Amino acid sequence: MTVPSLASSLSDSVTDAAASLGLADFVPQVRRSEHADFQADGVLAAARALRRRPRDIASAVVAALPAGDLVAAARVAGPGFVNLELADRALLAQLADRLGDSRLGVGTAEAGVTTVIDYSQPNIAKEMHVGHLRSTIIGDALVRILEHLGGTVVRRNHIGDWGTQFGMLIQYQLEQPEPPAVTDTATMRRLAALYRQARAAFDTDPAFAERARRRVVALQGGDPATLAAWRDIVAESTRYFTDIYDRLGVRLTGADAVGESAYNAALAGVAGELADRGVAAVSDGALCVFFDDVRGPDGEPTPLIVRKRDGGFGYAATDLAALRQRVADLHADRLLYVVDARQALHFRMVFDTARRAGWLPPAVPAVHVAFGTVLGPDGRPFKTRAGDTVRLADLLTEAVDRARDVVAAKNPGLAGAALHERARQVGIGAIKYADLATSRTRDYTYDPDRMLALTGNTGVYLQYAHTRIRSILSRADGADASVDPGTTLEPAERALILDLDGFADTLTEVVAGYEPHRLCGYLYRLAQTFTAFYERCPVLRADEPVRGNRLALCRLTGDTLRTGLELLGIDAPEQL
RNA sequence: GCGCCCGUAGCUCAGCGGAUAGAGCAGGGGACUUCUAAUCCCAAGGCCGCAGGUUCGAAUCCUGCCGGGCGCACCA
Repeated sequence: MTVPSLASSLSDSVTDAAASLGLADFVPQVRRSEHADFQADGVLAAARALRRRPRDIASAVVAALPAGDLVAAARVAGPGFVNLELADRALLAQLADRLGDSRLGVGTAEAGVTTVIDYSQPNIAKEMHVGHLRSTIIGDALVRILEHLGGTVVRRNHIGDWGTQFGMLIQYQLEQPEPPAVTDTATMRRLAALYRQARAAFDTDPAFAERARRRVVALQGGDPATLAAWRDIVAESTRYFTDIYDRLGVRLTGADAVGESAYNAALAGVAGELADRGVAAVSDGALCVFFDDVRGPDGEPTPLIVRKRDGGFGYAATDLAALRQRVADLHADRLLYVVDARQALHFRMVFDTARRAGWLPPAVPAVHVAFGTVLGPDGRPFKTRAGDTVRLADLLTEAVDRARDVVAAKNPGLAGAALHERARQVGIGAIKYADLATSRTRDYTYDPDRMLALTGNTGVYLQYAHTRIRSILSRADGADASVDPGTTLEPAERALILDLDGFADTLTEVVAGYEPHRLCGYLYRLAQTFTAFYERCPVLRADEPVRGNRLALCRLTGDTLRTGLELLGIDAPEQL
């Protein structure tokens, strides 16, 4: 059952007070304050319109606040701020309410909403790199959060499994057969090496380039032997991706992978409809969509090219076909694309084209959830085509290895499979948290030391806070964490309840901007607040009823941290 | 040339209309017979790129500069 946050209840109270005074234009903004539990802002803005003194209005609002158990004290401060102190009893009641709900009182705002989210998007026969990592991790977190809020989420892994590069790849493989590798990782390395060699041959050997081009025609024409070779390559790569996703603990499966090739049959129809509706027109032999404000360096309009001069289809056509299918067949109420920010113009053109074509109704938002480019140590973007990237598989291995060293040092009793599992949870958690914790639009420099750090504002800090709580609760030996609302709260306890109460509102903010880093910030703050409580307020040694209340605080904090971490895709083990 | 993103502590980043701008890391000083020190406390560290504007109030919104990154016709 949904538990309204204290902030929203206060907002209602202040709004009611303002309404009773006839201040209809006054929209209070209630937020946490360093001067009180909460402050209500907006009086100063309203004062001017009403031609009244701000402090007078604030005083009137304070006087008109509905009588109830919530507010213990309200006073005017500064030029016209309203400071609000809540009653301990109300805070404890809120704690009990959240604790009494299996979902911690979080509502289901996404119920009935279908989101189709496109993320990860690795390329067949290429190693995944840190850019794919970002898309995968951010996308996975958004999926989990939307689903937690009751939404229906359709995951789409738009794999790069089609295109002219497969001609050279297949041709090269046929000409230079190699024995199949034993493991998936080794297979992937073989394929990636094959890709680089094929590329080199294509660029330097005109005869090979010609054979490769003919192979593309054979592939597109459905030649059985060529198709079989293509399927083998796709299958090998897919096994590698699945292995990575399993190690990451990401909820992407083969069923979510709908590659570019899946839309081949629809491309001609897409082009035809665009032409029929006058959205696209032939220019210089290519079927193009033009935009008033998109021009190149020469001042000439830059089109979205749906069909190339040679009759082939580019990725614009594929994206349009996929979009149309997601709205028409999957009944998407919202489309998300977790893709590198460099694709911004492309998505703008695709969305605009789809709107014009009528495939994307006004009520269906399409959002490019852009993330910053991952830069190398030299400040340059990581190259994907040169093959000069950090292998994702190696990064994961290193993260787990480092975590294992730290875990083993701190917890010498751990060994074998248990140690490995703990190391995996910590190491993968470190990578995910590092990627999720900063705002996604910003570019960042790839730095394994920072990404894999295990001190400070990191995933392990949150995991550690969680284990301390679990330790207390297990030592409490099943004692009842029942809330006695009649006690007086310590400052550290009040701060903790106030932070805990912000969980649901934080999730709302995350969805509003598709910004998982806000959840990271919230959880880190919560863990810090808990640690302050932990330092100052003994739990097990306290007397009843304080002991029970503190156990309740521990329980709700632990549940909130665990839930929050899970929504980020990070495990919250019982012990480190 | 046009467009998008970004300039906040030495470094990496939060904060995106509210009161005195916050964390982490690095560096300095402290705290483990205690519910796990993967932690905590203290001190130090800032023309919030620059200049105008809007506002009672701007790191936050608008405009213009400066600096950096990225993108802009048949690769994805």
